[in-house]
Amino acid sequence: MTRPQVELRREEILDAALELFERDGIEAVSFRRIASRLDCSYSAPYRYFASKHELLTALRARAFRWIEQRMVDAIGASSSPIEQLRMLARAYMDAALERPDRYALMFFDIGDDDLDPSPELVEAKRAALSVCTRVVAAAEKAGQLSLRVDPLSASHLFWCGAHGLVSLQVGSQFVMGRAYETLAPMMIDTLIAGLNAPP
Amino acid sequence: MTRPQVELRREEILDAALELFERDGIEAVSFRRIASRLDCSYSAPYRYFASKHELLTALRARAFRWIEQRMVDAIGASSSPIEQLRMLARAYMDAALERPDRYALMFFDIGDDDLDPSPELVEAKRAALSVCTRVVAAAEKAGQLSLRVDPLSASHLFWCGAHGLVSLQVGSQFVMGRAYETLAPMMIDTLIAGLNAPP
DNA sequence: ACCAATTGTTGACACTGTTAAGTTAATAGC
DNA sequence: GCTATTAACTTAACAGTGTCAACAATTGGT
Repeated sequence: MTRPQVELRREEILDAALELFERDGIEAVSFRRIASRLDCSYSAPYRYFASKHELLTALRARAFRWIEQRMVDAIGASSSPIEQLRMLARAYMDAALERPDRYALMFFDIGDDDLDPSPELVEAKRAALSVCTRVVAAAEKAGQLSLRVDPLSASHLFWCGAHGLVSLQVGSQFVMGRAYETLAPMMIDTLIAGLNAPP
Repeated sequence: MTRPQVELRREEILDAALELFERDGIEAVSFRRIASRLDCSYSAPYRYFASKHELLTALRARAFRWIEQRMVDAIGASSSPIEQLRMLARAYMDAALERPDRYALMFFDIGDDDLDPSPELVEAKRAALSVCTRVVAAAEKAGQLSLRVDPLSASHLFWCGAHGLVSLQVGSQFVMGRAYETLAPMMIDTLIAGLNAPP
C-alpha cells in the first residue's frame, strides 16, 4: 500500500487533531490520542510537526481560514458596501459564538508565538483581516462611509470592536449587564457613526 | 512555632505562584514548583486549593483587582469626567501592555470557568467594570457625553473596544498595519464621537 | 539487488495534576 | 497533665503529558 505524500499526511494528522479538539476541547488534543486515532505510534506525528506548538499553530491557521470564509460568504449576500460591512461584522461575531472553543484557539493561546512566527498563520490572519479592510475601503469609495481616518485604521477599529465584544462573550467570560444581541449592532453602529462624525 | 491562619497561608501560596508566573510565565506555575519555593511538599497546597484551576482563578482575581486600582489611580488625576474617561481607558490599556502575561491570564484562560463561577473572581470583574461605568455615567450627567444609549451599554462599548484593541496587541498577536499608539486614542475618540452623534 | 532516505516504533526521561494512605503537630476537653 | 481529636503535612503512586534517541521497516532510485 503506497503511503500518501507528506502534505496529505499532515492534513490527516490535523484532521484527527481537529476532531479531538471539536469534540472534547483543547485538553483532549495530545500526540498520544492523535496517534491512536491514526493507528500509528505516538511519536510518528513528530515527523510532520516539530512540536505540539507547531501542530496547534497549523490548526489555528485553519481556523482563521474558516472565519475568513464565513465573512466572504456573508458579504456576498449584499451589494451595498455599508450593508456588507454590517453583515461581515455580524458573520464574524456569529461564527465566534457558534464555535467558542475554535475562536479561543485562534486568539487565546499566548504561547511562544513571538519566536517561530509561522508564515502560514501570519498569512491566514492577514487574509482574514484584509476582507474587512477591503469592505471598509469600498464603503468609503461608494460615499457610504465618510471616514475621519484612513481605511486601514478604520478597519482595525471595526475588527478590534468586534473582537473585544465577542471575546468577552465567549464562554460567558464576562458578566455584562446588557445582552450581546443588543451590544453587537450597537458597537458597529457606534463605530460607523463615530467615523462619520466631523472631527 | 505557631502556624499562620488559613487565609495567610493561602496568600503565601498565591505569592509564590505569582512570582513564578511573573518570572517564567504560566507554564512555570505548578504545584511542585510552588511547594519547593515554600519548602513544603508538593501536595500541601491542596489543603488550600482544591485544584490548579482554583489556584489560577484566585490569581486572576488578584489581577483584576490590580487593574482596577490602576484605573482608579488614573481617574484621580483629573476632575473632568470626559477627561477621566480618556485617562481610564489609557491606564487600562497601558497596564495591559505593561504586563501582557498578566493580562493574558485574566482573559485568555477559557477552562471550565462555567462550572464553579468563583464569587471572588466574579466580584473582582464586576468591581473593575464598575469603575468604567461610573465614569461614563458621570460624564453624561455633567453634559460632556450625550449618550445615544444608556450608560451601562456605553461603558460596555468602551470596555470592549479597549479590550479588543489591547488583546490583539498583547504578544503582538495580530499584525496590524497601524501602530497601537495611534489606534488607542482613535478607538476611544471614535466611540465618544459615535455616542455623541445624533441617531 | 543494493543503497539511501524516508517513515514508523519502542523505550525512556522528566515533567504534570491529582488522590489515598499514613505521619506528625497542634489543639480542646476533662 | 493526659488524652482524643483534628488539622497540617508527607510520601507513594497513578495516569497522563511532550519530547528525544536508538532502532526497525519500508520505500524509491539506480
